[in-house]
Amino acid sequence: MVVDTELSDAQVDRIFRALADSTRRDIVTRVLTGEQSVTALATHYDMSFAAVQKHVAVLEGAGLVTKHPHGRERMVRGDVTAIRKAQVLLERYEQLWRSRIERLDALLAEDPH
Amino acid sequence: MVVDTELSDAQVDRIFRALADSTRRDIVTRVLTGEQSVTALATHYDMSFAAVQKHVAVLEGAGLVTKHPHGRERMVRGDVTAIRKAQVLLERYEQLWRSRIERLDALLAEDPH
DNA sequence: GTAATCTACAACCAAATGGTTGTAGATACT
DNA sequence: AGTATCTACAACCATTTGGTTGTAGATTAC
Repeated sequence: MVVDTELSDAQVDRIFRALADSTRRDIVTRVLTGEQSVTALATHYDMSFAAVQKHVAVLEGAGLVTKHPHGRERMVRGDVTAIRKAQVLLERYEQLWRSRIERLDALLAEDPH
Repeated sequence: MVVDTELSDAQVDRIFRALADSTRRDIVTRVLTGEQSVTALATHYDMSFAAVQKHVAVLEGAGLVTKHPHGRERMVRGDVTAIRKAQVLLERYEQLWRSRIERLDALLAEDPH
């Protein structure tokens, strides 16, 4: 499966920033399993409804969730696309690290003292 | 290879937060390829040495880099461990998403209208 | 129609973030 | 010895973040 890796710095910032909060990560886990209204989500946390609303907005801005109107409710649904993009970035870092290790190994192999 | 997945919320917060800044991500890419002194890193960015120093400190707090004294310099080296931990988390989210899709597929299969 | 529920959004506040400058300690150079 | 370089760290400042309360609009329930 091909993943679009053309991401602006600002977009990547938003994705990682959104994931840098345990409440938001918990919301992501919940809505990836099944969509939930904002009020339903809010019952799980020891904070105001408005605070949860803001967390959902941050996740939405990062593309980690989408909102779908259903009557007076707004159903929040997890979207795995942004998560994939973050994964691609991390794999790229891992690859850089591997290439360094390989170069170090090569150096040690060609110049044993 | 086994990766320790026992991460405190605060630790995960720090990892993602550290990655939520393009300057810091750029520092990570540089030091994963080969270690560099803080001053050497600072030459690449349009900000004060102290600012770069702070960014390195954030990365260090997240476990993404380590510092090694070498004379009067502090060599900054990339550490892929924290990156792996972040990957494990993202893979977990992806798995949740897959299970939802499977359940949806099962529902559609058993109840065709 | 009225009341209850869900959401949106503004205004406000404390704390954290990302930058600055300045000062001082270690180490290296001549 | 004296100077230049690299780092650490404090103090300060503007902006963002993560929370609050309060008000108002839309939809549902009775």
